[in-house]
Amino acid sequence: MADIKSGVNLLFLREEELRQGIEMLFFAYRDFTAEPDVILADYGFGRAHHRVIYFVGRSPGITVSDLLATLGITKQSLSRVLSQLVAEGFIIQTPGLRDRRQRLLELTGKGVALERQLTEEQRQRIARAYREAGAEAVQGFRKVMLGLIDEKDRARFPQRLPARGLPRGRS
Amino acid sequence: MADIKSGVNLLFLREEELRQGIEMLFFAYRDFTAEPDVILADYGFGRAHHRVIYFVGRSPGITVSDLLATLGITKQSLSRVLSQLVAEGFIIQTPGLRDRRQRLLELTGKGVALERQLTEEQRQRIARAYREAGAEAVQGFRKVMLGLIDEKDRARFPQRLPARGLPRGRS
DNA sequence: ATTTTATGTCAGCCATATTGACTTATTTAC
DNA sequence: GTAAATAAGTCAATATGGCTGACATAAAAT
Repeated sequence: MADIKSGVNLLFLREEELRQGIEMLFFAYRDFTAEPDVILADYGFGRAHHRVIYFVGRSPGITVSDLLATLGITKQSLSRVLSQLVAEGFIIQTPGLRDRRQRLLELTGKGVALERQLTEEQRQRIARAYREAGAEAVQGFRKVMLGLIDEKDRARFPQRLPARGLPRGRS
Repeated sequence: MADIKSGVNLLFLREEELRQGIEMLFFAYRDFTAEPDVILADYGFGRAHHRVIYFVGRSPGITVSDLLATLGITKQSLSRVLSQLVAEGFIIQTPGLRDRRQRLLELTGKGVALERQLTEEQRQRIARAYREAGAEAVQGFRKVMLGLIDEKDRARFPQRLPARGLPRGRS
């Protein structure tokens, strides 16, 4: 029992714990994003399309700039995906009222339906994990996850109710 | 106060909570993987190289099959990356003793050094998040993350000490 | 009137993944 | 001992989703 509390052993436990953390993130993200791929393939879409649909659905009326900031990609990368989604009637663009340079993005009915379909499995996966882990564990999960996220992005996760009406960002 | 406990409101809270879960996973993974990219670029490597180096470092002597299963990619995809890492002296292959068809993978000294450098920031990020959240939150985090991971991969995360010597998998 | 901003587009490049077909050693099974 | 299965590798073609750089247009801000 002496060595169990030894420094070396503590270091080993810590190293193992941290590595498991790294790997849990890898596998959770991998398994989590794998599910919608089948559905996306039916539409000739990829994960990039899902992300766009997701975040437009999340913040209806979001500007292109804000969407770019959220996704963390260049406008050229977004362009290909977004044009497709607009062309195929999943997203509509309407000029901003205050600033007519903006093209505010919204899901169409078709877009909402696809978003639902794509995200449903993921929602269920999270719901199941939350349910099985219990409320207290979920609080711990949130706490650690927020610590992992860059400080600049933490404002996206209000403790309780988010402000309604205006989506996040400058818009 | 009446509507706070109403069914609609509960559903909204639940929907919001689940969506935040989805998004936390997205941002955490994004921010988490962004850091090593700078270092990788110096070597002309990408994230795929990091993953290979990481898991070979994690399970020295791992077989190509096991590595493929862990990464969840095809051998053709692995091939390019792995050949590069072998050619540039970050990984060595040695024939398996029991089964000489196998090419067991190990990091060289150079490989270990790079793995350290690449993973160090990630380790620190996790360590900080764990430290700030506290032991109880970490337990909750683990619980939820394991629930998110496909059942088949959960065996990779033993509650306490992993078996020493032989790495996981059939090997 | 000039500059800045929001958005879009063209062109080319790179990394990483895929499928399919085929090869070479080696081990396992009959 | 021969046949079948397995571990690993390779060649070729393709798709996806990023990137940079350069340039265009309209609207807002100075």
